[in-house]
Amino acid sequence: MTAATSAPADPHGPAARPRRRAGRPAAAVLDQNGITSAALQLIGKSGYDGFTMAALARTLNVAPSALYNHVSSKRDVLVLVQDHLTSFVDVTAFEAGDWEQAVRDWAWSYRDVFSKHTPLIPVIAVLPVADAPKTLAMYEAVSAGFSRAGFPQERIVPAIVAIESFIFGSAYDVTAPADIFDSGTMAASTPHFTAAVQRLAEEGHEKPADVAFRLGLEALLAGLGALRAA
Amino acid sequence: MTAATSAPADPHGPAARPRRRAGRPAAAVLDQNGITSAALQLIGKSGYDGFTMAALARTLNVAPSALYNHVSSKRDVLVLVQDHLTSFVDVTAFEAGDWEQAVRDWAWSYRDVFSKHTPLIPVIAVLPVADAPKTLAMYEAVSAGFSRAGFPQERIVPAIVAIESFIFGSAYDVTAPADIFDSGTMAASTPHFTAAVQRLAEEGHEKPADVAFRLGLEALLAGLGALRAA
DNA sequence: ACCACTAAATGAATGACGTTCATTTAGAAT
DNA sequence: ATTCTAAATGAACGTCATTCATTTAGTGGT
Repeated sequence: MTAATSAPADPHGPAARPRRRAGRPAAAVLDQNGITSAALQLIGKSGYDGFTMAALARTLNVAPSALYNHVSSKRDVLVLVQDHLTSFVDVTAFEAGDWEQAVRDWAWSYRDVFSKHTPLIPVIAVLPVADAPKTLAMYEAVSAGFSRAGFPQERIVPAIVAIESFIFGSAYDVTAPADIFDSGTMAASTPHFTAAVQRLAEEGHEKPADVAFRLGLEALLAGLGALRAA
Repeated sequence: MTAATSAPADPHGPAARPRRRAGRPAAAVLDQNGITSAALQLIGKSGYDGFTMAALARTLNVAPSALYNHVSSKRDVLVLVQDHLTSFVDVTAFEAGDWEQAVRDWAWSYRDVFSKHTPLIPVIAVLPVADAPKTLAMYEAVSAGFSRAGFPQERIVPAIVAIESFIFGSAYDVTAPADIFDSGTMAASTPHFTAAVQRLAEEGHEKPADVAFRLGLEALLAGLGALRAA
């Protein structure tokens, strides 16, 4: 309110805001944890389209500009969300024995988590691990499992990156429309492809994205597993 | 030829086919081909950040609103660009003999094309093939190669999807910063991962993204190749 | 108790950007 | 000559992320 310069009052704010009042250096209304979980909740409710800085601020009962005291950009919030989500990825099987099964469990849960958050993939894929501590912790658990399974040191990171790349691509695939391979009017000019699509549709009762993911993952497991020391 | 995405106008009935309608002005300053190549040029010069509808219109000496007579949204333009780029992907090796080498050539060129256009990946990954004729043509060539190589029909599409998912993820990887795996201050708490990263850096002279891509692709080739009929 | 310091919140302003719309323009068809 | 219509125009609009001057209220030092 421009004219309020001389009006010290406004004792209750616009609409009896909860007792949370403004600014002090110590205990804050806002912090990165609060922002992260509010963001996650908002995304769950409104999707990534409804996820705006203004909407996020509203769920926190705060002005949009207040967010910028705790994050430097919207991308920053996405990074926080991404790192938080990574803690839902299951790496427990790497502590136990079987490498193949551990990778399977990890890969499926990783894909399942991020198939609901594909807008984060461009962020994750190029994010320095130092900016995402939980993600780094995941890499540590996975690396340890690969090491224990007899992988040569210099192949561990490339193998993980390869599997991860497959996972990211596959996460998109989960969100594809069911009729994505419908050739429509051009079916006649693409006989091999059209036949293959048709055949798949006849055979499969499982979701196509799952069939492709299983096929690729098992192929990767077989191919990469051969690198392990006997 | 490239009757791409959505028809611009079609103010009459649903099935109003390419039927001749009454008078139309001849001086078509703009069309989808022109828009596509201008877009590609603009993206090459200014990147995807500089790629705005206003900038695109400017390179075409046209008002931004004029674009909407030929495309229905910015996403539409991206679809046109994506389909055009797909024609740069090399599928020629599928006509010749060796399946493994054909997939190798295809996959590397596919990755190389789209690693410079990662903002298109979320678009490609969920785009119905009917909206992208050149992409459909690529699938036909690849499917034919898989079929000729002895793949069982119902595995062809899942295998292609799996490889493609790997390619999309790997395309992002190409654009990752060189220090993406630098654990920074947390190196001490992630010994296995840090050691693996270090070891890779010592060994490798090739670009890390290329090492990972080759490793994953060869694993996929080995694993998927086993599906072929003997 | 006072005071200076400063983190945190506010609300208004800014500048992009995608997109819409009423209107105009100019070939083509009758 | 008149009519029809796709295509172009320029001025909006609404939505965002982000910035900035200003205000507020704990904290630590004296």
